[in-house]
Amino acid sequence: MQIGGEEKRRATIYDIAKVAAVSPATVSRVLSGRNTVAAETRGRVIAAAENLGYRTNSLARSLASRTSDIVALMLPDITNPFFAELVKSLQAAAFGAGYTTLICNTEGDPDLERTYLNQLLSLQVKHVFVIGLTLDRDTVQDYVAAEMNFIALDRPMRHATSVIVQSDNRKGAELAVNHLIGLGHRRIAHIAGPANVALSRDRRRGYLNALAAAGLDADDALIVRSDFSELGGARAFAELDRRGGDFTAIFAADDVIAMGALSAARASGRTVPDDLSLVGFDDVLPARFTVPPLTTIRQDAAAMGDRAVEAMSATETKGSRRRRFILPVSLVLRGSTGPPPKRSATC
Amino acid sequence: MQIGGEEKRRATIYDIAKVAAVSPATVSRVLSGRNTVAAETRGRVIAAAENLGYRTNSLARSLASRTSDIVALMLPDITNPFFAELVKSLQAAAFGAGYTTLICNTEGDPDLERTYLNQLLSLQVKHVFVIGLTLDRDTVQDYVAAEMNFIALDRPMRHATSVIVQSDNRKGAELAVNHLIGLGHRRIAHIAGPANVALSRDRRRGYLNALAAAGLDADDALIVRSDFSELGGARAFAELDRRGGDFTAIFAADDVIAMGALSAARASGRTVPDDLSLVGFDDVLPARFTVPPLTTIRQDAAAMGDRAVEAMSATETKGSRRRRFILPVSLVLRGSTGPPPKRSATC
DNA sequence: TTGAAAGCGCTAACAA
DNA sequence: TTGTTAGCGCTTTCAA
Repeated sequence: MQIGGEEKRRATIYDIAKVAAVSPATVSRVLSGRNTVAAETRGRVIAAAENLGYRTNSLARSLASRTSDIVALMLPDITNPFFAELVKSLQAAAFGAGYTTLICNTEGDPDLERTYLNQLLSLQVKHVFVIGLTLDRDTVQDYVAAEMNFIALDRPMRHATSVIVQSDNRKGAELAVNHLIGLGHRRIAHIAGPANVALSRDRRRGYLNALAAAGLDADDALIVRSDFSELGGARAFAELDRRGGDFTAIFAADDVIAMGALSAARASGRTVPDDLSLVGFDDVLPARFTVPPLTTIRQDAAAMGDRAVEAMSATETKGSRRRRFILPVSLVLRGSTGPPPKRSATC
Repeated sequence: MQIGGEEKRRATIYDIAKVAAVSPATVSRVLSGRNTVAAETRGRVIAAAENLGYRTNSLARSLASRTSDIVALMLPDITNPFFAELVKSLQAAAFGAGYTTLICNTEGDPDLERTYLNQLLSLQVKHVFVIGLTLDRDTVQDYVAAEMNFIALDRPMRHATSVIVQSDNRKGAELAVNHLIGLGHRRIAHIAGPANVALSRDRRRGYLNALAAAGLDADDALIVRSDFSELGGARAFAELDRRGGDFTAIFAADDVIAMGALSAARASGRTVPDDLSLVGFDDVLPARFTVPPLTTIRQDAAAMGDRAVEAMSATETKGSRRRRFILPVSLVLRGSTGPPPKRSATC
């Protein structure tokens, strides 16, 4: 196979046109898959293209057609395993739909977000998948006005209307806490996610709902905040411990937090699940390999990617569509949960 | 701030030229930062550009100039935490040098690699950072002939000459194993990485070197292979166990493998580090939060990204340069290693 | 079904 | 220091 190196210059549609004895316009028609070309002509063009080792210049195509087959995914933290899985699934789905996905890691920094968005705009990128933009409403609206199409994943965009694909976070939290309550736990702590992320609120709400439904009182002393990191989880556990430690179970806002809490719990001398039960959220791969493996709420990253790409294609074809896709979640039972220790069990 | 939405059409350099009463060429000169323009003219152009809410069309620029400020990073598995950290550091370094980084997750699939490479070629992307391509030599050479510049990260490209930036893997393995030997271990197992990845060989070599230097015999029964995943690590431990389990320590080819092995070891009833010591490689963030925290060899992902971008810039300015950058590694002591259990210590 | 011709928005000689 | 003139490689009317 030759890729176009030997010759100084890469073959263009003009070269093909010459060889196939047709006009460049016809070559363009064949190559971009329009069906308005005679089968015989099309055959000649395709043969010529192959002989010449032709390869489309996407730049020129996008410039002339004002379209782009690049889409982007902006996310705050590529090292979060759930996002990494989401990247994978989205990239695969987009690829299947003929798009190449540009990944932009923003660190939750609005300046970086703006810079990336500007870059994307100048690349004529139309569709941007977003996991929790921190940019203010007005700025986002400017990009929308410039005809960018945003598709929110996992978390809605603050103050902006866009398609959103997310899991049923409240329900997931309820499943988690109901599971703990079912095991006999009465003092259940919650390590919540950052206040500025909507899903933190949803999961916290689910936690409170489940407690209320079981007739248990919520206790603010049993709720602490953390960012979505192991370190955050470890610190949050320490804080909980400092406040008295009167709890037999923890529902953490995500698996990474849970892993950090698990580590800190162990360091403080507790055994999981004998002294303390722990439930996470996401079901990321590493959560299967903690000691003990983590009981958690499964989010379907693959479905999220698929749904998001479908939503994008839908806006392509027929303008606006369904704005909200809520994906189901499920409880995954593993080793980090069990009945509360006898001595502190309350009935 | 207006981004160009209000007007139907985005402002071009022609619009600016009209407003600033200069030629489009001069506008181009100003906007692309060439210094051959009078200060007064430049001022007028910049003012006009700002008024019009101008934004560069990178597509047109790349098409005309045959350059691109997009670079790509191809890697086999974005969910590997070490790669995720590398993505972060490379992206930051490239961004600092004025480039936007396209991340391509290949799953180690040669077809996907080829597809991505073709896409990149048609985007006029010149520099591609690569973590372990699986494509065959001839195909890679085709891309090189098409003037792609490859920069290998972490692992050399098979059969291809390119700049390579990697850690001192052999040395790292020696540090790890020497540490275990220093603690008194004599039967040290090794979970090696995949055979087709060069750094697996380097780390294995370091393991063997360290044993030999200490006058210890290597034992093939104590070496098993795994891919770089938790599941692989868990299976490898099971295999080691099945073979008799006559070892007091394990040196794993990376942290993810170590985490899997840790999980399996625990499931088999062993306590780390009392019954078994464990050393990983990479020093990824989650390795700090295992129970116990993982003793490991630290690779400097940030330095790797920086060096890689420097190497890229060097080829930009003055053709070929240093071909090999070897980064130092260091031993990070944490809780997963200790002296061998009394009953099986051999002296 | 096909071709001619005019761009898409920018850069890059070459002159002036 | 600045302007003129061709393109870069493709798409897209409009005619034929």
